Amino acid sequence: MPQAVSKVRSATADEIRQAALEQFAQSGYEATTMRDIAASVGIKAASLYNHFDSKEEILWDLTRSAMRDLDANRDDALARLAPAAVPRVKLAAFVSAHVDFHAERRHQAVLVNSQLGSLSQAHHRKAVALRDAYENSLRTIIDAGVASGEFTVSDVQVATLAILQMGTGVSFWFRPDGRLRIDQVCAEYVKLALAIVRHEIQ
Amino acid sequence: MPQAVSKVRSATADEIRQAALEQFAQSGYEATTMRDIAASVGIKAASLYNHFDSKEEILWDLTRSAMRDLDANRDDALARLAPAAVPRVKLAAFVSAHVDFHAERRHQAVLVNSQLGSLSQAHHRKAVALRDAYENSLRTIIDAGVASGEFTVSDVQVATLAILQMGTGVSFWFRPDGRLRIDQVCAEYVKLALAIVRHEIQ
DNA sequence: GTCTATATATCGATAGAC
DNA sequence: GTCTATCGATATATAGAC
Repeated sequence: MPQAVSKVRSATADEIRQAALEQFAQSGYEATTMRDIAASVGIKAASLYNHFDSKEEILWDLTRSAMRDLDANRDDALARLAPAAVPRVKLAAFVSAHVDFHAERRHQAVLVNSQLGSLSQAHHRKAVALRDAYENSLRTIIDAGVASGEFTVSDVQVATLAILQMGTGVSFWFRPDGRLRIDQVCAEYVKLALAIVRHEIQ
Repeated sequence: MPQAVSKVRSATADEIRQAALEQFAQSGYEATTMRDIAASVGIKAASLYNHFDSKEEILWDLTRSAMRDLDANRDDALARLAPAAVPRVKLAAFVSAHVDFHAERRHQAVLVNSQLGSLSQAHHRKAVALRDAYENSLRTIIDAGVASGEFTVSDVQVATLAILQMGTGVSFWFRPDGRLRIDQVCAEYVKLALAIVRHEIQ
């Protein structure tokens, strides 16, 4: 196995990523300073530039990783299904994975859902393309359910966005010590998604 | 009628509000400078301080107004109903008003949904209280529908947040020149909300 | 109520010693 | 790879002339 090509695979770089992720998600990119990030890691701001070329590069590194993780999370969930799984099963797996990610990895989720506007123009375009592809993968499932007569949806695009956005919202209120466990939250949202596509339950 | 008490009711102050609202919503509070706002109005940054004491005061003014408008928008919609309207009718009116606001006044909506964290601690607390009250007013409607047997909801809190958040999301994608008119979007979301509370349609 | 000028602070980023 | 020192730009906000 070839060694990682970049300096950014050091242990310190990972500490920087973790600190930056938490603060970007909590306070926002613009309100977070390089000095803030450095202090969390226990170094000075100038030392950050031994690991990343700029503040924006840290944001892009985190954003790209988060979106790749989100894709991988969905792919894993769908890959566990039988190849011929019906749309109802695929939709349930997608929504459960989506909600689980937004509850379990809320810093990454919040970053992707509120800090894309701070990226450079070039990076912003790439991020939006990834987001559109993710949205499309859900729409494809709903389309299949409509085509098979399993789902009844008056507007596929609105249903797609509604299901995604209600799940995305979980990252803003879920707390591990709250009333509902993650698996209960996922199960609730699966029910709501199936209701939205008018899948007759039971 | 007594005259408005504050200097902040001048025409220039209103221009400042409009410019700040657009830029805070589009670029974020931290990324927007007083020079940016002033330039939009056609004055210098120092002149802004003849109308507002600080940048944060502008944000709070806009936030408070937006949340009051959101409340008034809901109150107007509910007041138009018969006093004895059933929960289904109240829910439909709430969701329609909620979505209409988030489509029609997207700058205000985006501000309330993404810039509260930039408020001072005292103002942030007040904003969160207003947001909680708004959320509660929807939960009360759903509770009534569950109590009357009209709705079937396995978790009222999750259903409340899901309905609010999918409607809130409209402010991020709706465009006046898009495929769907506002009234069509509202009608779609009313259907989705009724499906979520398992109200049997037709 | 607007302006110019400026105070004061802090930002991202760099230079160079160790 | 870390540090101290600092650069140059820019932030919010104020002072005072007009």
